[in-house]
Amino acid sequence: MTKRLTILDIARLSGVGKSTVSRVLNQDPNVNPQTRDRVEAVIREHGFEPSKSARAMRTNSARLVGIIVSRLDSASENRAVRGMLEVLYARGYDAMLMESEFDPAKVDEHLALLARRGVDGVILFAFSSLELEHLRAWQDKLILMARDWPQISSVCYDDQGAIRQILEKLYAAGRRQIDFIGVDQSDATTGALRLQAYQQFCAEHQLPCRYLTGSLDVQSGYDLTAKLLTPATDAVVCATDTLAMGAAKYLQEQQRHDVQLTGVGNNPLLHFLFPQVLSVDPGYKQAGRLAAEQLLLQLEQQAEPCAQIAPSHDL
Amino acid sequence: MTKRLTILDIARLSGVGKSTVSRVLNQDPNVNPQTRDRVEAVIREHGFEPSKSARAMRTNSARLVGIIVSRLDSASENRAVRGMLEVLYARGYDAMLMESEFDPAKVDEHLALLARRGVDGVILFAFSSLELEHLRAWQDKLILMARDWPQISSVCYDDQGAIRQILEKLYAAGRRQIDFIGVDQSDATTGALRLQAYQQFCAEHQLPCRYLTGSLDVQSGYDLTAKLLTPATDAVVCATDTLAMGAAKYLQEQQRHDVQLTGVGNNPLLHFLFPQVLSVDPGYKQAGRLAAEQLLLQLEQQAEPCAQIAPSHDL
DNA sequence: CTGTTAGCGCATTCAC
DNA sequence: GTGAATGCGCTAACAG
Repeated sequence: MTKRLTILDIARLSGVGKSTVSRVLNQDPNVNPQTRDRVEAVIREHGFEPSKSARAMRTNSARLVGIIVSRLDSASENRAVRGMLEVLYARGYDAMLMESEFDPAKVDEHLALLARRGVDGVILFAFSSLELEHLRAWQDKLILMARDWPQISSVCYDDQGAIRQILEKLYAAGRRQIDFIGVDQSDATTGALRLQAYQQFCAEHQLPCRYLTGSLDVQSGYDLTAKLLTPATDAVVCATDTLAMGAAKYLQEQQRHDVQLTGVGNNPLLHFLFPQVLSVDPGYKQAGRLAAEQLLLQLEQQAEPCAQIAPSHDL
Repeated sequence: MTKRLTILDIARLSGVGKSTVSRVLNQDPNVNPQTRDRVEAVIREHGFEPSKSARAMRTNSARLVGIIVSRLDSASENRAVRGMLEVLYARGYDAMLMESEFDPAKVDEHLALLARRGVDGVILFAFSSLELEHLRAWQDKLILMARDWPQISSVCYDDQGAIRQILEKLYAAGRRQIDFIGVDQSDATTGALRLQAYQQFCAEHQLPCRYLTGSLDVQSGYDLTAKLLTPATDAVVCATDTLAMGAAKYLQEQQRHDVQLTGVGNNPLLHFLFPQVLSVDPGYKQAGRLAAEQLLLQLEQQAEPCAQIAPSHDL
């Protein structure tokens, strides 16, 4: 790797002007098939890769989008990210993946960095302590995951649908004392929405409504279940698979095989360890795809910003 | 966000030439403190962010390094990545995170993409089916994680040390029939090295040597344990925490509370679900830091390429 | 269909 | 200590 080749080198090597090489690179139809073949041959032969920096500078678009997840090892966000990458790559965009670790300050740092890199847009996974106010600057080039906010496009999972689907199954199976373990309502979607779906279902079906909320780690699932469970409980619905993992451990210790446990996420590990736990996928991957598509639409001015997308998942 | 400001705008706004602004940006000491202050004020006031693309093009260095992990949700690689980011960010580099999903073809795609982006270097987490031969092109700008290869710098975890440490504890606790669950030896480090450490310890201490290897998912841990376990077994050493998770499930089902199980990785989830399992951290995060440091050293020509680093972990 | 030209935003000479 | 000029590799007019 002595000195990277440039478009000019390729031009000389194939006996054409650099704009022709540029045209070949950009799939411009106005190129003689013969010359195109020749140029492409030279490009392959020398393994030439056009410089994105130069292109970015010229076109004022880096063909890059930032994705800020809360945690890289979150199973659910991971699925969404895979969906995003699928569509981004397909459309010729690259992604810069970053981790906020639920820290608003890190989000700001990352956004600044992404700005310097000249990203075309950003997809941000929301979390409760996130200050959404000063995201205004990004407005039409930002998609918020799992949280609605005025003026900003967002994609939410089908929180309510997932919970409802689970509850219907439990109800059909004859369960009548169904408790709920959730996360604090400061979390608008995973917290408030899923709890709300539970409460609503209970009201509709005249079921007793018993629940507790806390943080979203396994320990919390364990602790809350320990607090909430009664001898009469015949099902425990958890807002996430992580909580369900903790709850499962408690139920196992207590030998409460009579209690049907459920989660949200279709986490493979949960399924392996506790196969009896019922879990649904609220369409994480699909949500990721939608988010990326919406972002690209906005960037290409085909769509107004500020769509609030809440896909309903297919069973 | 109308039109991004440029260095020239800042120059005009603060009544200086653009080269002075550039000097301020690059901490050039040859700048009158007064002017510096003035320029910096204007920069802050307008939230100006210099364009990385332009800078990259001019300096022929994007201050960017690619990191290709096998899976984003791998707990161990995650820890290493955090270590890398720590040093990269501190030195003013950004990172582009990508996922190979154990697919050599994806690695090639990602490398091509990184080349176009003009990355300064790449850190690549190795896996068994990876074809290392054509990595030669990257040679001195590449660090390989968890695998040695001639001519290429690498950072390995302390595979043998971790296994040995575990075995010493078990031995000290009076365990004498210690079985081993590993991964195929096609995996040079997690596979071959860890098994080898086990075999060596057995030989040294005249212990029976019983082991099986397979893939590195939980199911494999479960299956292999089922095959390997005998009534006489009093400990099972697993090459990774993932395997240990599967093994733990089997032991639990069989009520084999007499068997001491161990893993490698210090995975928090494993510790929560099966607190009795003993696990050590082979220094993932530290390995990540070392990898990043070595890469930067090479990039800045301070060090020859091809260092083979194998840190020993501190208890 | 193709070559020539002119910048994109910045760092880096070289004058002053 | 500072400003003016040059070019990094590329795309997008504009001519031919």
